[in-house]
Amino acid sequence: MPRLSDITPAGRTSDEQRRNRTEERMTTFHARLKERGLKSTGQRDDIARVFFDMGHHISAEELYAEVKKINPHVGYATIYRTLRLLKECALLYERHFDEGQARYEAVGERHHDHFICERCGKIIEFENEAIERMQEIVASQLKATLTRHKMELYGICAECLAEQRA
Amino acid sequence: MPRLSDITPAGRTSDEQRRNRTEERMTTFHARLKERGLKSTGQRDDIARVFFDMGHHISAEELYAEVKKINPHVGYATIYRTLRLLKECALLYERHFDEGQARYEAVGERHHDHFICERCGKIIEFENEAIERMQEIVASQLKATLTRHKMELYGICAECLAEQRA
DNA sequence: TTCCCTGCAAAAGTTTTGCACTACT
DNA sequence: AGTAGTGCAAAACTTTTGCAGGGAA
Repeated sequence: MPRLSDITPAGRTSDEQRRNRTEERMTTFHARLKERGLKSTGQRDDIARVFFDMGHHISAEELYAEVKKINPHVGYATIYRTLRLLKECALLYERHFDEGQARYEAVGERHHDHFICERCGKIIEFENEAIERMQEIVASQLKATLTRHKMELYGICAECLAEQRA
Repeated sequence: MPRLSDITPAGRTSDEQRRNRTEERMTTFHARLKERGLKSTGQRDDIARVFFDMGHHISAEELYAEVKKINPHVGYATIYRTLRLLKECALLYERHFDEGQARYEAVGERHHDHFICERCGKIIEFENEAIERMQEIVASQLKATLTRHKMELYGICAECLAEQRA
């Protein structure tokens, strides 16, 4: 039986699973657009599909570069406008780690928090149920409702530590 | 006996205590400058003193406005340069909540985390020992060393909830 | 007297917006 | 056809930097 404090490194999924999930999300995206009387367009689809497929912690700049490969005609403005749209459709989270630029992550991953290596910049995801529960308790003691939370650990990752000792 | 999950709202200190602490910090600041062969100047003192005295979660803009009242001659560049200097002297933390601009906080407060009200923008500080401990455990399971961490809860605060029900 | 520090203005980096044109529905 | 969406360029906003002059040690 896992102990309370056990962490679960967020698991890798197979390529096929990932593609399926991307398509699910695209369907949801189209539905949300329709609900709001907004249009599906080639650019929105390209951007959203690349975003859903690329993985987490993407910056606008990285997304732009990747979308350009598929559709070189797309402008930065459309990237940002589509990111905002996805946020309004509750399909992405915007995160600000300790850097200048925002990073984006698809909603509907299992909840996880982040460890950010200060040496190599790697972002490791982990889950810890006990912390999740504790956060709910804190919110209830503040008599506040909790809509979301964020926990980030900063430090030096195992690999960088090993390298340092070598 | 307090339960593990008990939170401690970060306490208020009296004006006198605050002023004393500001002066302590100014002394430390001067010492750190001297160590590094850097100079104390009127602007640095004005900025640092206002910063230490103002409280937490200050943006560069707010600090600039406040310093201007005392010393209207100070430029934005000096604000930023002094903030960077205070950071290098390990006297301030830079934080990025979910906004565009950075916010700054003096080092040496008791450690606390933040609840941010999504309605009124208020930032409530709290402490929770159990969460702190849990974070150490997570880090050790990742075989990583932890230098700092950040936990933020987002939601609607008690006051806003009350107002909403009224 | 020597450098460090400062203010100003310009630059840099990220994100948003105005506008004329395009293309969904 | 009508309206929302797009690309481009310019603007906005936050933060950094170059440079010439000023001030602490």
